[in-house]
Amino acid sequence: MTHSHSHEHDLIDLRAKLRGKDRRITKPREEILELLGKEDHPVTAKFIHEKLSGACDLVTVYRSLKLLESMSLVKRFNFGDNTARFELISSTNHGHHHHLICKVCRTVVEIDECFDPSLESKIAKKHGFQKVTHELEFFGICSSCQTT
Amino acid sequence: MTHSHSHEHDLIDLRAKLRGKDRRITKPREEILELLGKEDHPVTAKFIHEKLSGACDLVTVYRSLKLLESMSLVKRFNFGDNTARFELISSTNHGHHHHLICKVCRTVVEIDECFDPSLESKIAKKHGFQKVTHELEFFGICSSCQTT
DNA sequence: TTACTTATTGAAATAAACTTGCAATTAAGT
DNA sequence: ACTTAATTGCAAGTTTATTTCAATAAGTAA
Repeated sequence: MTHSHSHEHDLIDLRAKLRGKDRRITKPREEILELLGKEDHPVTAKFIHEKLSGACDLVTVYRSLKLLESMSLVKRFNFGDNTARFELISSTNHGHHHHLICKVCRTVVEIDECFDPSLESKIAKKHGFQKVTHELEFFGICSSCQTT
Repeated sequence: MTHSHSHEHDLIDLRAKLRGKDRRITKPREEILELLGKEDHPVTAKFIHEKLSGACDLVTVYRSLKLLESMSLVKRFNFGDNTARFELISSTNHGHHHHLICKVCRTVVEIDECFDPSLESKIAKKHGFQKVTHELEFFGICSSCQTT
């Protein structure tokens, strides 16, 4: 499946989810979604704004991302540097996944592996919590940054 | 083991680690460490500053926490709200652990369980990374906040 | 104790990420 | 095309955290 294909699907998804909700399909929202469809890793609002080079205001990027997140079209990640990063939740990507980040050069690797879900349900049950999810990121030193 | 006991140990640890490093044992550093020894969950710099009620400047809290973190006396956590939280790495607590946070009331539960370390080494090997660690936090709805 | 050296602090300024208020704009229904 | 209200842009404001620099105080040596 190509990027343009999945991107098209996401736009359809956007339109479908906006319809009949007193929400509007706007150029910034489409452009941000399109840009995210081309990125392989989570990106910051600032990065999106720069890539869109003035197509819309940075404030609109923040607002759009918040909306897209609330519509489950985009997922927010936190790599511990006080800057939110956003990734598209595409058709091929159910949203839940993790990352391996180089502590030196900040290179990001997408990780599909996860621990056994029984750990989560065990913890939920033990403490009487419902709807338990988790955020998990790995940090290390990539091969290029290892001072041999 | 009581809090005052472990707190005492941490102060000894602080003194030991500072000695002979061109670093000084100061009142703010001791007070922050002492306060952290009494807390059961990670707290923000702002919280520490308020609890210390003007004993030192907020800037000093930030600086001290950074120092204590670099000395492995304190661990920084990120609960996804763009605010760093700090917890003491005490004698009974090797530092690596996780939290279960209520998405509604922000109650925090300390979690000792973790997934099998083989997952981490597997990921490290697969992508050629070294010194791989992870940050893992659980989020859910606590029993008090569940609208039955 | 006193003097000396320099790490540390406080206060103000700065930086960076993000949010809010409001008038102007524009999407979408009629 | 007209109308209505969601959305945008711009400016201003928040929040979290860092930097600069003169004043202070910790550690050391006389």
